Amino acid sequence: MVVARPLTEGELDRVFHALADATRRDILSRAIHGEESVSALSRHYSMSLPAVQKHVAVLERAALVTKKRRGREQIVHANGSMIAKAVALLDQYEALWIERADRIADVLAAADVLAPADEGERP
Amino acid sequence: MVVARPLTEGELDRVFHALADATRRDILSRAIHGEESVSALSRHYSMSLPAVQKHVAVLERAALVTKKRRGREQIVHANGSMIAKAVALLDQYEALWIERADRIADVLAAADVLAPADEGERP
DNA sequence: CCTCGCTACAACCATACGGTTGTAGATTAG
DNA sequence: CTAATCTACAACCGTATGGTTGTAGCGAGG
Repeated sequence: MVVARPLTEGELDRVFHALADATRRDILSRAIHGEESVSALSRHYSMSLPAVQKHVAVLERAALVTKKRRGREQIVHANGSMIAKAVALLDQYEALWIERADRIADVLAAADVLAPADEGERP
Repeated sequence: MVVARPLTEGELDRVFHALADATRRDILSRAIHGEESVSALSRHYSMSLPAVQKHVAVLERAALVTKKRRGREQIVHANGSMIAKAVALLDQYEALWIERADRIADVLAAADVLAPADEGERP
């Protein structure tokens, strides 16, 4: 399995910033399920079309989404690989956390076993 | 295994916004690896201590991190469960994407089977 | 052609963000 | 007690964000 190039800091900034808004997450979700035009998307929300355009642009800058012309419409497509990369990063955080939790558990278990009188730190 | 309560929209906003900054991601990473005080953290970055305090506060509002007093220091701890929940959401997006990709692949495969004329792939 | 619908883009506004400095409250060290 | 350290919080500043309205460019249809 080919390991995807990890995201740069700037790309991560853009991806997480794009995800930090409920409207944009909803747009992403709709883009995943089916393909809608920008104006079709805008009809789902109680805000102006340009506002939705901007949200789509934010998702596009984060490469979570791409636009493709179809006639006079601009269809919004989701980009699964970018989502996968964000997942990969968060998985790393989680893995580190779990590893650390295990390490601490080990230390505590060892301390419990060794646990004689005092608390000596070995050089 | 108990399934954790999914995050509310507001919580997601805060989590992803917190992750949308390289400094905060670094602080989170350090909090996962070991436990450092706020001022200790601030020494890693070329910005003032109050700036780092604010970053920690953002992580804290997102519940990615908690602070616990130890003497006159405020130690920053990572909160693994919150990271896990963010992972869960992104996994959902990814799963939906993969499912949809499979569905499309099925449709295309069916079209291929129905297309009698030429280029037949034998099952 | 002309018109209509979808899109794009600029200008503007209020608010939030990320940083700074400065002041003040706790807590440990001496 | 005094001094030093860590923290908290307020005020301020420049810039970015998220929304609006208005204008203009394309593409399809009559």
